[in-house]
Amino acid sequence: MDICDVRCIDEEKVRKTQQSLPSDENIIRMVDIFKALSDPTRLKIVLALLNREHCVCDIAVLCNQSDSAVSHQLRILRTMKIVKNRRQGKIMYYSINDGHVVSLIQMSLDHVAHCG
Amino acid sequence: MDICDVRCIDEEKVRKTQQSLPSDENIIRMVDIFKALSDPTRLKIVLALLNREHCVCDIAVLCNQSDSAVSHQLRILRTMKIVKNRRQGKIMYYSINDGHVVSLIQMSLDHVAHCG
DNA sequence: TTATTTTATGAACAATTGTTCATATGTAGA
DNA sequence: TCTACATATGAACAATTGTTCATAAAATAA
Repeated sequence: MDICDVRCIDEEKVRKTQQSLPSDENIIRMVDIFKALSDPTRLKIVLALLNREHCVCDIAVLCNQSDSAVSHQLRILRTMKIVKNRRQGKIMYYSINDGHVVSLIQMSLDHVAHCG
Repeated sequence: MDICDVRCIDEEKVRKTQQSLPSDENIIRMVDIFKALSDPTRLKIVLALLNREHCVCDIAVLCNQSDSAVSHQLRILRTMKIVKNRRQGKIMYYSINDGHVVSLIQMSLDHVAHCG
């Protein structure tokens, strides 16, 4: 991580770009969102919840995964505030908590549709 | 991956959601985009290139990383067709190749700005 | 209370991903 | 040609991430 021995070709351009960059903290936050969506099971869960809420075991059926595996992934999505849950008796229903993520996913669906 | 012993709470809802889901192939494609953006160095590179093209060693300065490390990450972004490159003598200039990714990143910037 | 159902969690293990270092490639100039 | 410079690549290693299994917790009904 030593910058001193690195030569820079165009210092002016680098300086300008540096000023336009988000803070490291915000870059990490953006990375965290992308990380949350960069696992097939988690993305499938979010896609499933785009339409309607589902309970854990129905999500497990949709994802072809064990209840436990799905529960772990739901916890990650919950921690990221991408999904929320409500309990009804023994059953825990999960749904989307974040509108920005919906737009994000729509955008990537477009991308896949046009460029795939 | 055996579905037979999994009970389903609301079969009708599950069936409807299943029909609305993108194909597994397209889910993988979307995941690949998110994966590409889910490393701080790679995201910073893409953010830097949003404004203007840069050569490898200037990107290395911006990211506080070795030329080699940056080159590896650039290869991943190149494989994903997120960035493109042009050679000018000894210097290789990289720039953004994909408009959808720009929108995707703008969306996540909004998210961080509003909900951070 | 006990048994059953649904979901959650911890810990061990497996798989993926990123980093580093040495070396190779391609370009330009002497 | 030889040398220097900018970038790329392979392989070993380190770190992160996901999966599995056993078990725990919460709610309900008997």
